[in-house]
Amino acid sequence: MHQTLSPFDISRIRGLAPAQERAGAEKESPCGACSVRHLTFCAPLGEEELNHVTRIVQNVELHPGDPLFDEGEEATNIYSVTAGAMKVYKLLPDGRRQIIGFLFSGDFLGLADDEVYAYSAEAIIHSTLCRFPRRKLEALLERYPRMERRLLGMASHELAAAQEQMLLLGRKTAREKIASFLLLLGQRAAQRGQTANPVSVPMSRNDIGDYLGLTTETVSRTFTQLRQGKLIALLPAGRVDLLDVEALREIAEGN
Amino acid sequence: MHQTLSPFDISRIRGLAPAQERAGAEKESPCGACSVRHLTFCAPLGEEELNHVTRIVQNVELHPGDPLFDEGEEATNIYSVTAGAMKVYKLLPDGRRQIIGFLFSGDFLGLADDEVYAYSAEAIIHSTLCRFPRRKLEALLERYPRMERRLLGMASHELAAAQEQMLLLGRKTAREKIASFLLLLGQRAAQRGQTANPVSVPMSRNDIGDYLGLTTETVSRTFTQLRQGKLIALLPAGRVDLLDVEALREIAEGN
DNA sequence: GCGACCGTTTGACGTAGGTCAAGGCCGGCG
DNA sequence: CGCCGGCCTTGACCTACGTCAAACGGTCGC
Repeated sequence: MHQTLSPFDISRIRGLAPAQERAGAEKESPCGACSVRHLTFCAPLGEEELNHVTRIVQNVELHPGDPLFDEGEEATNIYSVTAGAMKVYKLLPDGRRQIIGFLFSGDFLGLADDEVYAYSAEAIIHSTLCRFPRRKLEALLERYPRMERRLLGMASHELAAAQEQMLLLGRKTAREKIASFLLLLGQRAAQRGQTANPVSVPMSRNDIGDYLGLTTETVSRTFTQLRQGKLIALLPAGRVDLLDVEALREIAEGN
Repeated sequence: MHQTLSPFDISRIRGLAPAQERAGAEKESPCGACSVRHLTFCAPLGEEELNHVTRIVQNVELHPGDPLFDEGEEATNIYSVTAGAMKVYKLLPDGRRQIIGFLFSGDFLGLADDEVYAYSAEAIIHSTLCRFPRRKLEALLERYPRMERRLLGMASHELAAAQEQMLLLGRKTAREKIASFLLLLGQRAAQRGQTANPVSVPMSRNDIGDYLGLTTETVSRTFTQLRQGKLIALLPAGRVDLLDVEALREIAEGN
């Protein structure tokens, strides 16, 4: 089930690493403080409170294909991605897989309304995360209720994204799905301060398929179809040049 | 775009009304207090606080096909369904529709992370709702931060449901989708204290299709296929008897 | 530097579910 | 009371996408 390290992914890591290391270096701590600051963005804490929060976090480092946790496991931690890319997915007993989302630096995962994780999480490329023990986080929430507002905002945001994805999965064609996906990746990269146009696509065709409700082959075929239509260009190291963003947007919206 | 009152729906309203009127009568207020109590369930407020919250709510009454709000409209209110059934959906420009969810008494809608609603909402059957002006609710959250935990819990719960729905939309067959849907309706009815086995299905085949990423025809065909396999029986007034829940569960999980 | 492995691409073909069209059913209204 | 307009059902047919299979190409280990 676990993907082994692939040459293709390695090349992508090299391609991505500089920008992300730089992003990480701008924060003074290797891990905690930046995530904590992120978590409390909308509700700045005092210095003492910040230290209190920072103290409970730990670093996690994952290589491509490494699992972080599995669906059904006891949800003991919440994580924040500080660098790299993760995928979270659900499985059916016969192995069919639906990727629920891809996570990049700044994203959180592990928020469960139950006592167990509702999905599995795995690294796509070399990634570092920040671990918050759930128990301790809950105690902190009790103490600093403003953090709850921040979590609520993140959950609402994720919910809206999930609803948009439902529209995609239920009602869009393969072509529309791929166009939407590429634009989404670009948009999210821009939010992270990365380059949005030659967009970095670090995940495999298979992963893309499992995210969009398609097969590897259909994803591949649709990419070549868009390439032949001069809408995109496939660059080395898993980058995709969006040659005609406006046309892609038209396609993505179903026109 | 708005559905007009259909005879079929009328019959269902009559079927549903008694139970729901009773449920409403158990609370002392026609509207506010029960919703407020619901909202603060995990963080009980004192009498004075409760009154404070109750004061800001208003009743809304909708008939089948009545819109509550549209996607893109300024999100000025948050609602709680006190009786009836609503559908919330997103549209593509060409009219393709994805129903994001069905809401029953006790459910909330209108939580938007943006300033505008991310979806449209419409009544399926005669429904009553409780309106919370968003501005005032935000002021209350500032004052009673425990309510935020409740909202966070609801958002997390919805998120988990949305993720389950993504798995359904992306990876399940028509048969599996319908089986999952019927079981879900039953489960949700049970949570509301209604009968879970002859489950009430107040929405049209078309709505079910738009919820499951299918067409009316496929929904209909799949129902008859399940009926012929003695897994369900179609009762009058839009009720469905789940004759073999265990088999349905097997199908829903993809076995 | 060569072979093997994986992911990707491409092709030929199959099928689940969509489309189009025609009846059937039922409640409401004239 | 009988027509009318929804929705639902069923049938015949079509197609987008899945399946199966083969070839390709980059990377890494040897």
